[in-house]
Amino acid sequence: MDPIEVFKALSNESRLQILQWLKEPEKHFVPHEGVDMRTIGVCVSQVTDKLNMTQSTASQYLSILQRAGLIRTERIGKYTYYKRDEEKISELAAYLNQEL
Amino acid sequence: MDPIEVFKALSNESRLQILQWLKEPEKHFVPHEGVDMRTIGVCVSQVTDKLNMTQSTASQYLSILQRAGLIRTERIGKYTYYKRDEEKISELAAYLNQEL
DNA sequence: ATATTATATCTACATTTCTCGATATGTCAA
DNA sequence: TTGACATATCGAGAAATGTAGATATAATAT
Repeated sequence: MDPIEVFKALSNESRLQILQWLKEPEKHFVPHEGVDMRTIGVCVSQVTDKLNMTQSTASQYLSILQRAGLIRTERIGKYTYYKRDEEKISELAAYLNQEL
Repeated sequence: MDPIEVFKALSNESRLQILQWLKEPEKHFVPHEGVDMRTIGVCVSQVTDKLNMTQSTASQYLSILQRAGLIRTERIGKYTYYKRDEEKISELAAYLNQEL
């Protein structure tokens, strides 16, 4: 885990927002293709709709969160689903407690 | 606490470094005027010497950490001492565990 | 009062980040 | 195969950040 990369990813209101939305996805996103948001995740379009930004920006933000290790991706058909990587997020908390 | 401001402050190698040095100041800084680094802190010159950067940059970085609430300042004579604000840092850890 | 030292602030330039529109790529449906 | 849709990537301009030098301010020492 590169803490600098993680902190940079978290240094943006919208990206922090996305991560929080993904904590309880069914509370924040409209259902989609009958997939279980909790286990599969939400797709880029769902995030784009909720952010007030373009598809391009939403896709890039999700990439940044993924490269930082905070979310995981799974492609199903033409959709790409993203969900939180709770293990990595716990590692971050552990880093904060130990190193910081 | 403004988490975005905090994450921004932590998104820089040198500033993260400073915060870690301040965890065990006597291991990382040369003594100064006989002050107890643990209770009083370290002054801008000590940080400047250890960073490989200018006094201007060191002072600015310390300000950023302070505005983010991660360190506290105390002026004694012509020196300004900085030390960690452990309470605020714990708040950050709590934020991570609850909100993030 | 003046010189010296420590720190803060101002200005500036280079680099990075933000955000978009345009376009490419991947996948499915007809 | 073509068309439609979802996503990713590219290129660009505006804004923010990184970092330095110059200078201002504050405190001390002579």
